[in-house]
Amino acid sequence: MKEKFRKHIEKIISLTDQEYEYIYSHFATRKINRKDFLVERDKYVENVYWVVEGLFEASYVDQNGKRNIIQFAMDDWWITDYNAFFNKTRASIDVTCIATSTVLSLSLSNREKICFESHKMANFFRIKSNLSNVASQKRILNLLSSNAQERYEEFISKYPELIQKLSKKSIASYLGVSRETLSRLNSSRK
Amino acid sequence: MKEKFRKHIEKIISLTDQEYEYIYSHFATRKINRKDFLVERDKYVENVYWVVEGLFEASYVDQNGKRNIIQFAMDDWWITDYNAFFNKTRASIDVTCIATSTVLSLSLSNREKICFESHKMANFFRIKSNLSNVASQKRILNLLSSNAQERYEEFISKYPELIQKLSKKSIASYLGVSRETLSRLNSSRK
DNA sequence: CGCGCGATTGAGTAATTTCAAATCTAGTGG
DNA sequence: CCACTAGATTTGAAATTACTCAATCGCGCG
Repeated sequence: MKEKFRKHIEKIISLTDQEYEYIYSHFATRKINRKDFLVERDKYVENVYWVVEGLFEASYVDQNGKRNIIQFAMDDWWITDYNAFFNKTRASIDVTCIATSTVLSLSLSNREKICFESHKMANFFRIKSNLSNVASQKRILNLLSSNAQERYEEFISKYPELIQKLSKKSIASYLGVSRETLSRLNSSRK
Repeated sequence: MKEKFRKHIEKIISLTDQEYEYIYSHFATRKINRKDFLVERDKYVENVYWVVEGLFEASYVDQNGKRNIIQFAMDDWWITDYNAFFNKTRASIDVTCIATSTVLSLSLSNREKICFESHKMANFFRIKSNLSNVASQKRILNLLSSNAQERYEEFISKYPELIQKLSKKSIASYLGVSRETLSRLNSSRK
């Protein structure tokens, strides 16, 4: 796990053993069970999490009471309610565990500490944030320009491993279609 | 303009006069006319821009040849093709000037320079990037959970000043509906 | 075995798109 | 200054897409 995380960071910046040891010491390991919350609506968000292994979904309940899935997080992804985390406010979303998972957690103060002490890590997070923006932009574009069928097909080709692990209901919500519609897409595909 | 930009930055961090002078010296002023490109598809993206005054739209032409508007940028907003800018690749989007505009431009090397030299500015950009992520997430949620009518109403209440300045066509594209549908929403609203 | 939940299917309905035509509008050249 | 044109907007009608509600199916678990 320690090595896996190092690889993750070193995809973007490189660190000496000593630097890495120091950085790693600011993270805590946590095991999460299915149906538990990593982030829970209306509660404060102490940490940002890196998923060692497992699966989560971030969802938001809208004004009509409908739960919409904003994002999934699997091995090697970061997740939290960033808005609440950075602003020290209460979460507006839930992050729910879908399959038994292990995460590394980083508190806001530790995050600021290592960013302040290490230009490299500040850079790492900056680049990650930029990548995340680019990914969001792509998702927006996808929602704007593709219909249910196309969105589903793109999802399948982009995240083949998730198809197995997620319920159809979750996938439908992530894609912004009803369960029934998704089901019909499934059968007309082949 | 110089003062306006300072205010923009100081909404997030505070700077001494000296610090600000130094930072400001890394920006260049540019005037843009209607229909000109700030960023053009397939070209390299040298700068990120802060809009002093004016109006732009960022758009992407999808596989079906349909132009989708990803984002608008008005006074006090930043805009560029971030993906291309950070990765020094060619733009995949166009950023088009809608109304005579003035922008401040910052090159990637200058951006890196001031981030490296000033923790405060690195912080500023980091926070901006986070805010941008949060905004994208909200837009995704809005696209997932609201219908055309609701999206349009939210747009009106969020950006009342843009309603005047933009074509209906652009607004429709931004909201992910056809021009005709938007037109009909308009009349049923009263 | 039977319950409960997720997934599928059917039928009818609502929302949105598409295509076509009619208006309206701003900018251009004479 | 006016006529003209290209583009933008609106409107109508039909077609398509996706949703809702209801019923059924399939399957794992107690």
